Amino acid sequence: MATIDDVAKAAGVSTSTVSYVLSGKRPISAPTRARVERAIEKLGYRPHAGARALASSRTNVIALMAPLRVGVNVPVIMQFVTGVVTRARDFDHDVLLLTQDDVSGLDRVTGGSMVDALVMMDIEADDPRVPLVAAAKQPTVLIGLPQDPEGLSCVDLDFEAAGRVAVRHLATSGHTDVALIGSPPEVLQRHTSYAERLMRGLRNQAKTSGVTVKVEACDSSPSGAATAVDTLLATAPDITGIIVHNEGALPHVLSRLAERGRVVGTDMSVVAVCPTDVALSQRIPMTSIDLPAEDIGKVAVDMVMTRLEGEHPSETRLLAPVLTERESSAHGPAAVVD
Amino acid sequence: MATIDDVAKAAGVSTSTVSYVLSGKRPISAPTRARVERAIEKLGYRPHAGARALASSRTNVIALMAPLRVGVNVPVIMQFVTGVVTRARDFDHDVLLLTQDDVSGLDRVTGGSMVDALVMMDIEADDPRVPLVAAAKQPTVLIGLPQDPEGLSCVDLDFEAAGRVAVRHLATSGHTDVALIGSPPEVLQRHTSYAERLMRGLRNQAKTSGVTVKVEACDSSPSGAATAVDTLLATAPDITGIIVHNEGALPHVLSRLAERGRVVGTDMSVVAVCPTDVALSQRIPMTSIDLPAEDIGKVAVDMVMTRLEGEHPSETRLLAPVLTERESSAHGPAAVVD
DNA sequence: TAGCGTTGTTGAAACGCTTCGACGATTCCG
DNA sequence: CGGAATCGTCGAAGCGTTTCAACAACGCTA
Repeated sequence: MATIDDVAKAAGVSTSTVSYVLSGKRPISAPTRARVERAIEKLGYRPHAGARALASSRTNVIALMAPLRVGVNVPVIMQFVTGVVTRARDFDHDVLLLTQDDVSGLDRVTGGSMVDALVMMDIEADDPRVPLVAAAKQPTVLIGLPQDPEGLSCVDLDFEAAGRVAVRHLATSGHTDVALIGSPPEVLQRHTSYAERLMRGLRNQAKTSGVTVKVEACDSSPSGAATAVDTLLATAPDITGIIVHNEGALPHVLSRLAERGRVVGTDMSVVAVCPTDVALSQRIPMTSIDLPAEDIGKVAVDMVMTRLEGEHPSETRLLAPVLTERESSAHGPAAVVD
Repeated sequence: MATIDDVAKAAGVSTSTVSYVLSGKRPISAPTRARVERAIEKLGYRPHAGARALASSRTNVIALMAPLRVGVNVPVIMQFVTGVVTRARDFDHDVLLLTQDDVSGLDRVTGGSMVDALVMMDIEADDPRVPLVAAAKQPTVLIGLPQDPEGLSCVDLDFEAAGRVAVRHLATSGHTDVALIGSPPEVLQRHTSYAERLMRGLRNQAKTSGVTVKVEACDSSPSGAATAVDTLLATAPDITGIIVHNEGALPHVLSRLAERGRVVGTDMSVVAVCPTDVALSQRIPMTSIDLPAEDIGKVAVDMVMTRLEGEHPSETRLLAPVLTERESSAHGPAAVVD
């Protein structure tokens, strides 16, 4: 492999000049620049990442810690990852992928200066990783909201607002008894904050709008979904609106409702909280509050980069929920029909 | 951050001794080792990855190029990724994630010596990336089979054998007319080799077993699946066995069959080619040929590591298909019932 | 015309690690 | 008991960049 010295020699300039051509940190005259660039081209020169990292203390790599266990949210996770990776490339950075359970990896990549910054997904209310990365010298952005961010930046969908929007949508179209089919029990037990935030919004708005709301945890399996639907139908037969916040269970919930003779979009309104493409690939197009996973990933990277260049303070950004009406929701019993 | 020199000073030894303690490349006496380790511990020392890479020309990072576009195989891709990442950790390596379309990334990470080796997924028959990585100094393992591997190692499920196994299973249980519901048309147009290999096996075995086989491409959407099923039922009404090789379409195919009054597992046998967890999360447990995505990812890493340590020749490994009978397949019309 | 600020370029000192050759101290063998 | 092989440790030379201080050449201003 050609080195920067080879390039310098070929272009008839000093090593540092080549470096400055590459980095743009000092003015270089047009002819010199041209000679250097031609030499680079001719030799097929690529700066050695390790040498660069050593000299500049910058790796141009960010770490992304993602929950890779197979399970529930796979497509959603994928979208986060896609957002992070593509946006990172816009900033000329690459992404080192860490698995959620590789907690020691945090130490490894930060302590070993393998990365310039971190993005961590799927943050729990009391996440043990937060203090770890808070102590690192690299800036970190959390996707999700821990109880105590310890000075780290956070980004997420505003689930509390999403809960409110969902209930308000159902309430204003005449539903008086609604339910939430939510995350699997283990997610709730982990105190993943988004589930709790959604419920808070839900309940507050229910009070405000004067509707009842019943909450049912739900396993993502077909049988889990069936159980949840059956329980709901049995214990709260007056329900005419369901909010589903569980991508995995969504198709099975719809199947079960059909099996139980409920026509979604007619005598049962369903609002999903999920990515748009998931909402659209159900048996009927779902009214949904978009979970803009890819965007959130991109915003996370934007925030990381901001912190990387200058001493900006940490911030928390909650993206406003957007509800799109499609065919799965309709007027409820109390609707004023004109 | 503490450096190796700090550790050496604290332990009262030379720098190189510390290095040898860390790498184990030279014998170190027990007491010396102990002193060094204590110093490392006390100072919280972590070797600087860049410096290490520079001096040793080893990064302990491998690149993984994965198709991150949202779409069909998301869960499968995820399993590949999981397999690669976890197995890489077993070898003390981290994973740099590249997106499929970031072709220039190949040059960047190889030329810049950011990684020791590459793993590339979703290889097409005539993949433009293959010559690129074949020219790189880092070893590469392909997940999938290009027409010309150009000296690279490959690993994949033996789809040709899978085709044979699937047909043989149906044939021996008395089915005489079977069909394949396969990948989306765009996948076929890309000449993704697995689709073609599956079909080859299918057709050969059909000839051998004396059964007819009809092939239908299939979009992964609900409507795509419905169309495929309808076409099949219309143009080949005698079919009693279907092989589905399309994770995304599978649930919709089953739904449509149900809507069309076919009882899967009774008057229609269905064999899926997909990961086991997908087979199990359908409306009924599917007879399936496992697509062991995570295993394939692990094997890919094993092969990478083999090539990294010594001059082993390149190899191609095709994993033998395993068919597991569950509730979606049964005896066909020609079965000899005793 | 002396002095000054620009502009463009250079040389050399880091950056933190690995590894090779060397060397004193032991142990081994005949 | 002398020489050879082995063991454990060290010093120093890289690895390929970035970046800082310095400086030559130039046009300006006063």
